[in-house]
Amino acid sequence: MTEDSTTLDKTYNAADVEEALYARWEKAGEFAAHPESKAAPYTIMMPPPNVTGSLHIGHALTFTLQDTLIRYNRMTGKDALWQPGTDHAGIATQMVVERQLAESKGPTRREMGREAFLARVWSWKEQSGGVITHQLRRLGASPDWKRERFTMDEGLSRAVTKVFVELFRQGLIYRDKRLVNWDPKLHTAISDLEVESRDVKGKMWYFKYPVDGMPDTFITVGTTRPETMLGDTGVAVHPEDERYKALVGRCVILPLVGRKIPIVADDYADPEKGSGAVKITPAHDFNDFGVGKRNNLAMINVFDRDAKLNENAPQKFQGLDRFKVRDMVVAEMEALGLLEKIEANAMQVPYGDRSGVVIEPWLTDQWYCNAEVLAQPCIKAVEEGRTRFVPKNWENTFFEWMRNIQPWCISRQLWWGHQIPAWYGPDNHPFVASSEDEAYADAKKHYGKDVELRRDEDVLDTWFSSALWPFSTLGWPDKAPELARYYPGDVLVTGFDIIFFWVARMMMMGIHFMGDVPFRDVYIHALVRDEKGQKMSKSKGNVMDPLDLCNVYGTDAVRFTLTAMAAQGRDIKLAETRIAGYRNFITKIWNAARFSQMNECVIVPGFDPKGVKTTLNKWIVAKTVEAARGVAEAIEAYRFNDAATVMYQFTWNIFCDWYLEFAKPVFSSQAGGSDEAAKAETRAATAWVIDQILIIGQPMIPFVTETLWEKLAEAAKIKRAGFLMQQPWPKYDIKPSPEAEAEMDWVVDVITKIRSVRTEMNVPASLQMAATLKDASTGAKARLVTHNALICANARLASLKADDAVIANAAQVVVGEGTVLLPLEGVIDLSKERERLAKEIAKKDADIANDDKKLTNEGFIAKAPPEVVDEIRERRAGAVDARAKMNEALARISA
RNA sequence: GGGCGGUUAGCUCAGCGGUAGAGCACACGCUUCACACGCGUGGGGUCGCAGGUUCAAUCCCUGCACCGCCCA
Repeated sequence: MTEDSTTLDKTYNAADVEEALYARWEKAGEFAAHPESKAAPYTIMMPPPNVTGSLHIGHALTFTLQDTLIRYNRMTGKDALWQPGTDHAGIATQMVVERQLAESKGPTRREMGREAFLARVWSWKEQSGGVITHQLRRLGASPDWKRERFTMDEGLSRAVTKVFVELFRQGLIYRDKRLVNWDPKLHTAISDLEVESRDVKGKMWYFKYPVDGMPDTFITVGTTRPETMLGDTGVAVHPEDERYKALVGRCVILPLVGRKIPIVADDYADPEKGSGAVKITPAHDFNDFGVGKRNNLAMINVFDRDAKLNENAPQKFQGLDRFKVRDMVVAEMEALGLLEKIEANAMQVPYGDRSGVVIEPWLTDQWYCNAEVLAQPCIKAVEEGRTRFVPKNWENTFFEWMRNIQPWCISRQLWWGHQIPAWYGPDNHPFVASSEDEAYADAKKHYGKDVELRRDEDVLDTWFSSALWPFSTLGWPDKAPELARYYPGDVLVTGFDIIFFWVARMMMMGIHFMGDVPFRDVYIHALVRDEKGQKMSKSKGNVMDPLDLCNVYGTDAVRFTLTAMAAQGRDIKLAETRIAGYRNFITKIWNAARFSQMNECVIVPGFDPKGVKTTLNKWIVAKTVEAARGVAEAIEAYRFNDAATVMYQFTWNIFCDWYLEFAKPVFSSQAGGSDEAAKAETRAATAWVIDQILIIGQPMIPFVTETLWEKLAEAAKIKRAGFLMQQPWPKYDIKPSPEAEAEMDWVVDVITKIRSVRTEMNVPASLQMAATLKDASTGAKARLVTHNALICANARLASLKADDAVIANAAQVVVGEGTVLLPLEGVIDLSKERERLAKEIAKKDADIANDDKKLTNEGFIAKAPPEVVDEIRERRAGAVDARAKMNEALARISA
């Protein structure tokens, strides 16, 4: 189509360039950090996605923002390290592989045995582990891939062992028997954070327990979980409850079981609720556990790991599922006449966030981390501002959780993960050590002889290893130079949903082992929802695949949309129309470049924007400087939406809509004279501004900008010094130009007003008339001369000359310092023009009255800042002047 | 129950003490020599409700209503 192979096509085709361009960046080492350099470091630790996961829209948001920060800081001359990697994601990954085994009717993991199963998981990791990192590349993310880490890498695993051993020796990790959240499907303990409570319409059953030694006397207890009664070891009443005072100290006979259990007084019983008496099952309820401990009640565990009834329950229930037993217990109690009533009861039921089954509080031995101790210096660090949350309100959420933190259960009954470095002797005495040899040595010392040791089968919570991410990836515990250089990081970018899971724990481990916070800023971004504000989920069918969107609209459009919508403190409701809108913006940039190319706007080596002569060019240079500064300030303040807005408005609404339109008459002017100099300068300035747009846009929209950077140079036969992404962020030594701005504002105002009147008076677009400027001030006359071609071209006039003569059939446009008369013989309807002017005058009247209200208010004059008063006085004067001109204009056409 | 956030144009959202903004959508007009993924012009808002502070409130304070999220 094009005559010249270097001429740009009409539209930008993202799909044609993105992958190849990315590969070239990566191959050229553009993403690499340079620990040997003298530049100040800038570090972002990438939150490691699940190794077997795939990219969702939330990833697209978080990685776009991080990439924008990294690319921007790289351009400002910092030695930027964006540390990438993936997480082994213990439960999630193990579940996937187990599901595969089940689907292929293969052996279960227990049938396979630990070694074979782990080999299987590793091979799955090898096979699918590259998916997400490949997808990150499609998104344009620019981390230092050569430094990619995996949480189960040798080095990172060593870090895990060292941390575990040290914390154990410091007494901050310990083994304890207490209730855990047990997942009966996955057969593992999970932490509080992995439990989600769901609202459920349940029931409250009221059972009558016969009091021992008092025939026909019963005590009624309410329960939402009848099956747990088989493990009851007490009944609690409030110490002040008169109804039951006499019964405290006696026992009840537990129906169906026959066990004699005591009635105890405990504050936990709420006299206002139900009967005021509660059954106590210490082995299966977190509250009851506390009551049981306080009152020395027995702890009877009646469930097995599948949450089926075990040998501690009466024989007929053994081996049956908890929910089956629930029905049986209720039926039997009813048959015995011990079921008093059933009420509907709204309640919350705990579910495992991975398995989706009801979680069972279960009494087991687990490893715990004393989070309370580790949390204290983190709280202090945030209080003192050594780590800063952006937006700040998340600090409250952080404090709230950290100040009420519970022991962190860190052991998981899984195989995929870091196996706990603990070995047990014959008497179950634990030996925690860095290696098996060390454990054996310790054991020999302890027992005075060689003994057989058994390694703890369990692995650590996935978040235990990710908590070390900010330093384990840098080489810790070895003394790597990177540690000193890149720790602490500058900012951590993440969603609020993992403040507790991850942010808080990185702070605990970072402060404890590195002696300093792991990052200075924590930028918490929004969650991406669908356009109706609903969470995206596969079951709802409303997920948007970021890569599909990239394929349709181009990666830059997707990135720019997410950036533009990333306002602080608000969730993002993403509508596809927005992406299409920003795709159009990308095309607009493309076409601006195409226009400049067609008009032979070529970068002039040594072009100095400070030295431009024409008002037009002074103006656009000043505007460009302003835009670049605006983008930089916004990115540095994490106001990504502002950065996008500045970029968008400058490029489209200033550069394309006005400057390029103004440049057209300059480019098409006849050869010869001073015009030739102006033409050359405008060409050079246009090329320069486009370059600046590419530079400041690069962090947000790297593909189209880099592509244009190359293509423009190629067409102009210019050699660029390297990729756009390594260009220095511009530092202009250019002052604002208020005179040029005022002058161009006037030109814009004149054009806009003439266009407006033309449309309102239904003047055909093709009609070009010879207009005059009546009562023009000296300044206006000068401007008219300078910008005559621009005004005529853009307002579609044949000519515009200063002339005080009255024209009979004219539309009259009041502008600053004059009135434009548009002769419209045969086109204009004078009555309509009178109406129009009257309306404008009325508008001015209203404005002036509004200002007068203020200016006649003594309080306002006395108390408002003088500059505000002056501003309103000036505004009023301007309006009065304009109104006078309008009145004159109206008088001229009123017979 | 506790905490946090939201309520601004038809939709999605900025703004957060000095006469209300954007994108999309809508209406009208444009084959204006980069772009119809475009150009121009326009309509559309008592800034959730009620009080208070202030010369001045969409913006600050109090209360209420509704919506959402987190934690019990």
